[in-house]
Amino acid sequence: MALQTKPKDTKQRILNVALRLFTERGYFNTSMHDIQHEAQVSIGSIYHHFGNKEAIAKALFDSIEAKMYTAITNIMAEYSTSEERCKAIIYYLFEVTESNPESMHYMLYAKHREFLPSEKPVCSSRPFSLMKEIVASGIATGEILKIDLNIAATSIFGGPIRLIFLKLDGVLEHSLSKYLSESWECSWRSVAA
Amino acid sequence: MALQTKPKDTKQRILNVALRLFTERGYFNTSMHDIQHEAQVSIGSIYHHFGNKEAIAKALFDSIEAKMYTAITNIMAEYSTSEERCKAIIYYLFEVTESNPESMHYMLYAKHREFLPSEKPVCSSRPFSLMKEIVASGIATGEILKIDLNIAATSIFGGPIRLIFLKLDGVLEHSLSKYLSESWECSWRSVAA
DNA sequence: ATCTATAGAACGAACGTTCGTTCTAATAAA
DNA sequence: TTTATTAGAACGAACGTTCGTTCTATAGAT
Repeated sequence: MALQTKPKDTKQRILNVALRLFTERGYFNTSMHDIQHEAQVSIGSIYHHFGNKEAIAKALFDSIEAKMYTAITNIMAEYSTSEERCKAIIYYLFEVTESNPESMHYMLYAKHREFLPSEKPVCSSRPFSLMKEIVASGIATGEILKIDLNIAATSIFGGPIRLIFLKLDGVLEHSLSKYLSESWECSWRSVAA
Repeated sequence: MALQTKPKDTKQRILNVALRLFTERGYFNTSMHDIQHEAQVSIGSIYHHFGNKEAIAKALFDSIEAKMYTAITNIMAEYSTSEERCKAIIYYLFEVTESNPESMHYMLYAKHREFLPSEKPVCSSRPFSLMKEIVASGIATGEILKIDLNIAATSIFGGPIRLIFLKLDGVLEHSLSKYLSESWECSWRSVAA
């Protein structure tokens, strides 16, 4: 062996390169030949592992969504109040944006439905549904004002998410961690009972 | 005459169809032949008026951006406090989302930079800069808490903008006007001094 | 009123290129 | 030997665009 890389490496290398190119240039501005060239694998190899271009995008989406879902599930296990849970989620989102901006860009910013026609809008994905549930239970327990659920959820997460967009657009001067506590105070003040 | 349509009609018909298709399917899923077919004009005619596909997208962007810019300028002339101005802007954004969702979708949701490489990110466009200015002056006068400008701006507009996204994704059950006052109260509460 | 000239709007077949995908052969692993 | 993986040339559909032409409306000349 020694000469041949393991299949897992190949597959992962393809995914890594695809994620980078999809977020840098967009799905439609990235060709299979671009991926082949940058990942240093053959066209045949890519099609052997993924079948078609859309499947690469789908695999990326599923993997990132699953990671987010797990993270939020863990947060729900660790904290009990809506306040703690929401704050921990925002911290997590900020942290991923800093450490792995491509993942966040792909999950939050990309317009999947243009290249993954069967995918639901992001706001209906599993991680986002969890976030909505957390807010709903906060309203039920009286932690959060008795207002419309969609308004409460967007009030809490809308600001931080826009900050993430600013960061991904390269408009923010500091790292997101510097903005965390002040942004969170605004978010919570907007809905706290 | 009477038999030949005016050039203005043709140009506008092309723009109308392009805006609809670009928002329905996305820029890259829309071919010039699609536009030609739906607008009932010839390929040659489209190229006579616009030169290339990108120029259609650019014309749409410039026109919608100009309309938003004018609207916000008018709001600034009509109101003097940041509170009134911000609320009026959100009302305007909600109203356009209801009456002309394609415009709002194209301005706020589309990823222009993938098909208009020379365009700045939306958050740096002229209407958004005006919104930031309004918030900045609110901080200066003491109307708004003395917090980071980016945090203040995203706290005020982040929630409503996410509500707009929900509406454009077809997730909201009611018209945006029903959410206006409650959403605004949350926004303002989050930053009011 | 009639004819001629000009501008530019509209037309659509055809072109060259790019892209996603397929196919066959070769290589490594079991 | 059999199976899994890699290789990259080749394919064909679809795309954005070009270009030679026709059509229409108007302006000037007669």
